[in-house]
Amino acid sequence: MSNFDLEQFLPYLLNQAAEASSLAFQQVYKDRYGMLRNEWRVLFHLGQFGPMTASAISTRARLHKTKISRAVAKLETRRFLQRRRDEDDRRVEHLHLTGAGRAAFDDLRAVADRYDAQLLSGLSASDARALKQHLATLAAAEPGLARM
Amino acid sequence: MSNFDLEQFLPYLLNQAAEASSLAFQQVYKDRYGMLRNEWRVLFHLGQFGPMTASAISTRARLHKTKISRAVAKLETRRFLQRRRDEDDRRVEHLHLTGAGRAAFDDLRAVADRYDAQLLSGLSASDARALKQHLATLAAAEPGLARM
DNA sequence: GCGTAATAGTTGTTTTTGTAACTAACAAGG
DNA sequence: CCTTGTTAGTTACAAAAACAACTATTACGC
Repeated sequence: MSNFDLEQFLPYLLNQAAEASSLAFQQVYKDRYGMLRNEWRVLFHLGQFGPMTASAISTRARLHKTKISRAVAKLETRRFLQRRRDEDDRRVEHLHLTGAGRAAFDDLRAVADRYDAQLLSGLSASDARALKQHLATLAAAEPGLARM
Repeated sequence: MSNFDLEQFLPYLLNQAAEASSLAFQQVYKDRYGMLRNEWRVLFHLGQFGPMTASAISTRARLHKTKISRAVAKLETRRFLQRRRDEDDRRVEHLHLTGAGRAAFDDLRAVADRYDAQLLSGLSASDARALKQHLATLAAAEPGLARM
């Protein structure tokens, strides 16, 4: 007999925590800017790392290129970003935020910053650091589960 | 100027960790039993908590009832569970695993158990406990973000 | 009882996602 | 140059999720 507990199973716990903690923030970017999850993510990548290509975002965010493509298209029609074709390699487009995009990013980043603090308010600074460190490790790991 | 970092934003980190850690396990229940996420969740609830109603699963798993309904329908056609109409309240149906359902659960539970151990192999027992405790707290919290 | 509301669960319709196939541009070997 | 392969990004179609409307049954107020 195993003492396995679904609600202590890490992937399950992570999903529950991720969903619960995403809800309130989602409300904000959806209500204020009509954005979806992938759009917000692209916006934040451009806001934080400056102009980059769709591929670069794809790699960094671990998002499939079709998701990026659609998110970029929507952000473009809403005038949050613009594309600039690379002159040397004409397959590539560099994406950069417009004024409106930057404004939305600044607004949402401030919300995210406060929200993050709120979520961690029950933890000591060192506990919070440790938690994020563990999560980053899990996020970075190539899963792979050896023949189970 | 804020020192906000997207990759340190808790909801983002949680999502990245959840997705990465779910991948390998998803491969198993998909490949072996053709199940989707909601189906293994329902299977695990019935396996772990015994017969229960769709509503009870909905509440406990925080899954919308339409997701439960469709997952149950699929698990039923694949003979992993059966329904039993409640005699006192004929709206209610009690769901219970069949032999095949129990077997699938036992198999997947064993995989999950080993996988969980593998995911946590880099942490001390007390760190692992603390991590799960924090995640459970986050998962349980009613988000709510006060006017940001 | 009778009308209204609430609960259990399903079904239909619209969005969003996933997967694969596609175009276009560059790179490398001969 | 020309074939073959690779990379950047889009588009088309199938699968799944979200959301709203629906049926059936029970509970409640009067």
